[in-house]
Amino acid sequence: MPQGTGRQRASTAGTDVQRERILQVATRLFAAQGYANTTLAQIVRELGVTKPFVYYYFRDKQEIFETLSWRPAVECFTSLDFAEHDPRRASEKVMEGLERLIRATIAHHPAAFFPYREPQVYRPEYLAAVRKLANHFYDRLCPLLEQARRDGDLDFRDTRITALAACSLPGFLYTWYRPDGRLTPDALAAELAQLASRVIGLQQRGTR
Amino acid sequence: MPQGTGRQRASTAGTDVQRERILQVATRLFAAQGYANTTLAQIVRELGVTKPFVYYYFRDKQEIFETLSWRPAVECFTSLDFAEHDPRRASEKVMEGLERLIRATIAHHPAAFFPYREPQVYRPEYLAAVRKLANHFYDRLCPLLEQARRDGDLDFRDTRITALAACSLPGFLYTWYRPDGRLTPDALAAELAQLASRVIGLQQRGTR
DNA sequence: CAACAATCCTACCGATGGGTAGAACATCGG
DNA sequence: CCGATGTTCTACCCATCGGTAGGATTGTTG
Repeated sequence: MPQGTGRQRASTAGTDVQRERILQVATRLFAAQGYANTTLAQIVRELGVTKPFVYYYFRDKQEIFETLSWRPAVECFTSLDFAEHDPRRASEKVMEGLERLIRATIAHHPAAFFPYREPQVYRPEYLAAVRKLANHFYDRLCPLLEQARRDGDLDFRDTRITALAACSLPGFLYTWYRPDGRLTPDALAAELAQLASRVIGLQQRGTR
Repeated sequence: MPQGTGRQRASTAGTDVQRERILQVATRLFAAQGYANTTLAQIVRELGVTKPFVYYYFRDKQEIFETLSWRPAVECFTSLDFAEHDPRRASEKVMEGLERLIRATIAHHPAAFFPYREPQVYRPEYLAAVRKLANHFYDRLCPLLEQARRDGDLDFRDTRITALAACSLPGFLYTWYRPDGRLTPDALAAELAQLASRVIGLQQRGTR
């Protein structure tokens, strides 16, 4: 499991703080300039330290990028993990999952979609792990969608295309979301969730 | 207007062919590996030529990337250009525009969304030109959406979010579209167009 | 205070890769 | 056949940048 959970160094309290500082600065620079255009010199300059400082906490530049990409990926792709015997309707689970995905994407902006923008940067093993996470997500979403359709709560034609289309709304966020934008994160998430519900053909029952 | 229309060299018939060859190979490599990870050495090796060959037709690596990005961007962002006095309903225009956008995105895959993936690569002037194109598109889409809503053909809340959400479907394509996928380009475009129509709240009138 | 480990620095290296100088070759009009 | 223009090559340069060796500094423990 590529970085993030497993400490590779016996960690005192302070080292984690330093790692986080590095990750935060690096995230901002990578987001603004891309991986290749961001030099270690820039990162250490912003931090007010030197290269060996960074290389004390990370093996290489790639490890920094993989580390800061991992948490958002996990957060996003576990949005459909529910308790073993959750009694709710499939459609409710789908909608909660999508809303969680949307919120996680916004919360982790701009790091949430690094793997989509610059997949070439990662090691193959890392990419494989991300893909496994993504599959974990889609392999839950598709059956839930179909169950909800059988329940008469959703209406759509092609399951896989519908699933991908619904996830496109958060997925495309990185091109236009601005934290200082017109809507608050909460309001934006609510709007997008409502639009996602239309993509999957949520049927209004009772009140409207 | 950044490259593509204006010849900067008196062009015989052959030079354009060579330029196209270079652009085609470069597009494939850039798509697979990203801009920075693709070296000139790779490009010329695949072409069976040498570096000065490429530099005879392009000023530098950046110009190659900008040139091959330009045509898809124009194609996509002019999807809402209609004849001066098109008599159709706004909702019809919106739907045709979205379908054109979807088809253009698929047709120009994978080059269509380079500007979204690696905006840092381009010169500021070029990026400004792309943004102008994008605004040209959104500045047509939003009024059309609102007109169609007044006509009672569409139903949505926030115009701008709805517009962005609808465009997310083609916009996110680059992460999952495969030319050898399950659906034909035509079938895929039809599915996506139908899902986009739900996002903007297209009202079914008459038959269903 | 000695001894050791953890932390962070100065100073440097080496490879990669974009880009070029200048020559060779081809083509074609006259 | 000659010069001029267009096209492509061989051979090379050199800036950038990721990464490192080894030492200084700080803290910590017995």
